[in-house]
Amino acid sequence: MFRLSKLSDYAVVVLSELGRTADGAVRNASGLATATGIAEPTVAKVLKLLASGGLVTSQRGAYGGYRLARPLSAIPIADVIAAIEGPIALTACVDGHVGSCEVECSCPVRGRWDPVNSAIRRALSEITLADMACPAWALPATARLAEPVV
Amino acid sequence: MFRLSKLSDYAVVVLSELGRTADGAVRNASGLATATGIAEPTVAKVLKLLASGGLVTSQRGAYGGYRLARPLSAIPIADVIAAIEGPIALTACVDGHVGSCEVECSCPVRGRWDPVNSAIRRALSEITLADMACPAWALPATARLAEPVV
DNA sequence: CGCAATCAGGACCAAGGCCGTCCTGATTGC
DNA sequence: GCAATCAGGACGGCCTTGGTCCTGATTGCG
Repeated sequence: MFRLSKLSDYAVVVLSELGRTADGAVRNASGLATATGIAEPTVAKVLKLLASGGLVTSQRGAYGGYRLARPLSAIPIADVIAAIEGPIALTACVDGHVGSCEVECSCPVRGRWDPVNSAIRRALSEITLADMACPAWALPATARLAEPVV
Repeated sequence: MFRLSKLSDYAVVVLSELGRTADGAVRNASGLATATGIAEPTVAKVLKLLASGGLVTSQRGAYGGYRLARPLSAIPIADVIAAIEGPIALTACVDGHVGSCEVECSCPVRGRWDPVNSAIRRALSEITLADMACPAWALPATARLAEPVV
């Protein structure tokens, strides 16, 4: 099924919400949680991962919070996935664990996933968060919460 | 980590091995298992999935077996993944389960993963199993088993 | 200077999916 | 009729993931 982590999905939501913030202002975790409808501890976890990945910058202390390190149009989706899930690679054979593959000797595809990996990386690098934006986000968050877009 | 299923990895190995078979001949599951070094029940499972996906054709009964439905150069890696893991889609929101996302109403990215999904599908459709082939496979399987290519 | 708010980092547990195996039945050649 | 082989599904163990919580560090305010 090629499933993407749920955390990455949340990360896109949170980053998009952060993109709706005025320049220079910061948003704290609980505010972002209520704005997005995601549980607060989860939002906090996502924000920490994004901060350590350099996608957002944090301001500690009272009245602290987070802000985007770059505009949404400068954040390829590949960076988000890499920040949440680690390096983008399709198979377990390439993650540096030599010897972790028990059929290593006879595995004829050893290292042959590289072109596939790079193709995926390239595809994910060409799409930015701005490309995933939606015009409806110009509305205040409360309006979106009140009227489901089903 | 964007992890691909191990079964898909095995599928590529098995299909590549099948590609080394003379035209018209069939290979049974146990022979493919010894040639690839993968456990036989697992190979059988992979072959069944590939057969139902139309990538290999099966011959039942005594002296039966499997053969490729198309040459390796006509099998994009996307087909292999689709046969093993189902439709290629990154997020859980797009698999037709409306209502499965508990924050559906306020999820601003709803359906916005589509461009990402199609980009990945396109990337995976442009790489065939022949592109993942390795010259060393021209050697007999026993030679590869005897001399690890580490 | 003390306090409250906020982020940083990790530990922890439950749930679900995946992997590998096995069993039974259907089909085919000898 | 028998043996070989594929078809399809059931099942249990292991690992990853998701979500929560706790403790400590940092910063602004009164």
